[in-house]
Amino acid sequence: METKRNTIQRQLVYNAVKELDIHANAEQVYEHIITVHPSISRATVYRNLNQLAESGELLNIGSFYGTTHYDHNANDHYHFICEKCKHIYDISNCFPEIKNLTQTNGLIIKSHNLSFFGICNECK
Amino acid sequence: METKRNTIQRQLVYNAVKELDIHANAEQVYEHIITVHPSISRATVYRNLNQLAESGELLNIGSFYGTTHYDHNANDHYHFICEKCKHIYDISNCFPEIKNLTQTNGLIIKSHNLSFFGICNECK
DNA sequence: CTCCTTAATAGTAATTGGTATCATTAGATA
DNA sequence: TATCTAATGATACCAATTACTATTAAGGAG
Repeated sequence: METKRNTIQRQLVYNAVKELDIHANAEQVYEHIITVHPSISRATVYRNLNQLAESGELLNIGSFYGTTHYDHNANDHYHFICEKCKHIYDISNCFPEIKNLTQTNGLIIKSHNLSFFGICNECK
Repeated sequence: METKRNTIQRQLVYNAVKELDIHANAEQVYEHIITVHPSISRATVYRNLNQLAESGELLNIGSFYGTTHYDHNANDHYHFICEKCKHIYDISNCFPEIKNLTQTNGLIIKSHNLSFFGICNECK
């Protein structure tokens, strides 16, 4: 009784996010993969990004300026988005009081998303 | 030397977000306004939501499940999004170490966005 | 190893949230 | 009240994402 098939396309999507290491969006993943596997479809990229995020293998770090970005790094860290150049930086600061909040007022917290906005060093 | 005009449309958009009090998105704001001012255009709603968020009168609380949501409450608080019913709840917990972080590694932090995801009381 | 079932893919059409354009309207100042 | 021009309404447009469907290929059974 199988349910999930381990297709090469799914592996390619996962590896692309990992190798690019730029909090890639679907289009960037697609462009990266077609250099080695030209027949892949954009729909397949979107589908697998959704599934990999759903299963926890990748992390959906949010939708900024129109597109959704993904991260392969499961370690605790947050993000800073420069409002000028739109570059996404990692922020290693750890906030244990957020991480340890697993429920409040009857709401079961399964994950959270913390993003900072401002101006980066290069742009100021 | 004038710059910003206080149009009734801008007031309607602001008041709609406030009166709806559901972290409304553009379409919800539009649907609310046309009941009282049927001639308003969606473009005007989008334009004013952007401007009101830019000026700080409203708060862009992020893009979830495809659309951007707005909040009229400027007080410190965060949000919880139920992954099942997609309802957005207020979380009143305050995290001063986040709020007080104004720069790190040369990045100038101007704002931040913290959202929690999980299952709400009604859905579990 | 081969066959068979069906999940997943490729290709593409369709949808949708949001923006750009432009002629027209209506705030604000004099 | 007249004038200036920012803002609107209507609509065309665009980019990100999803839906659809015939075809392909994981992977378990024999």
